[in-house]
Amino acid sequence: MADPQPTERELEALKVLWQRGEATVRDVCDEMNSAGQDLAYTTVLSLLQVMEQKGLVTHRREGKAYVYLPRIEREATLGQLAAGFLERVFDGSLDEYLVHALGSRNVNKSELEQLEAMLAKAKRSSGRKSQKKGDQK
Amino acid sequence: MADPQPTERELEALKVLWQRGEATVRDVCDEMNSAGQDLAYTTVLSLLQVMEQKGLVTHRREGKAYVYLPRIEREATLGQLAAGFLERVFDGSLDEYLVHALGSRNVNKSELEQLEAMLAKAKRSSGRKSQKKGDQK
DNA sequence: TGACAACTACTGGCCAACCCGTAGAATCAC
DNA sequence: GTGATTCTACGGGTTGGCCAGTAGTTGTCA
Repeated sequence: MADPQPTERELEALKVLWQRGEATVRDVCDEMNSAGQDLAYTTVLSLLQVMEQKGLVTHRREGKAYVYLPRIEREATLGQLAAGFLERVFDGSLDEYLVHALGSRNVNKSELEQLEAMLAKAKRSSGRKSQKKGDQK
Repeated sequence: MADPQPTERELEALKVLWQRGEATVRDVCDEMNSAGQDLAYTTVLSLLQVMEQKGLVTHRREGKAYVYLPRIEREATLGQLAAGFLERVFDGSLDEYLVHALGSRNVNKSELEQLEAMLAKAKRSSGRKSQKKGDQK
């Protein structure tokens, strides 16, 4: 019963919840629709109900309406999605992943510098970790 | 009629074709099954037929069997997949993309250095390009 | 209290992806 | 030719994701 990954639509709803902490169906619906979509209210409700069944969100009653909260963490979820994609598409090859990400659109210099800084940081922390143990969980 | 992206299964078949240049249904089937799956021959055949309808592959007759060839390029396809994923999941934020990719599994030092080299190269070429024009196709 | 507005529960439809079996055609071995 | 083998064509079934309407519930307000 490996925690089910959210589908694309579900991820959009989750983004709203992550950003606001919690939100009513109405909130989620409005936000998603203001982002270019046009979903019926009941559609979003259904979506959230399914998500609850999957364990992705919870809800609590407030007045007559439900307030939904995310039950999974943003960072962990995005990490798992990235890892899965990396594995499925690039067979786990990080450099292929990066080269196609870079090639996929124009990247400006400051962005590149930010990426470099990130790598440097990862390098330092990885160096520290692998000093005593070659592996990590 | 924006070129349809391959599904996950289709991508697996494409990987076989990209690697071998061309392959019979039997080849693709065997290769996919040796990679941990267990698909019936006719399943793979159906898959390839659907893919042909989508324009992802072509075939030519050879004896009584069909030999399938990829019709889309590996690099372009992977690039589009990466771009789509980047957009859908990370709203186009390259650094979020990278940080989650790095965090998704253990990365050793030499790998990091390779990534750095890649970034440096991208930086040089981007610098050259954006010197005259801020944009590119 | 009664009407109305907003909400939730339930159900069904649609479609793409996926999987495979059966029937028939082509080929090969003898 | 005849039988066995291997292939393709075709059709069907299943599942999950997505979308939304209808019915019923709850709260509000005059």
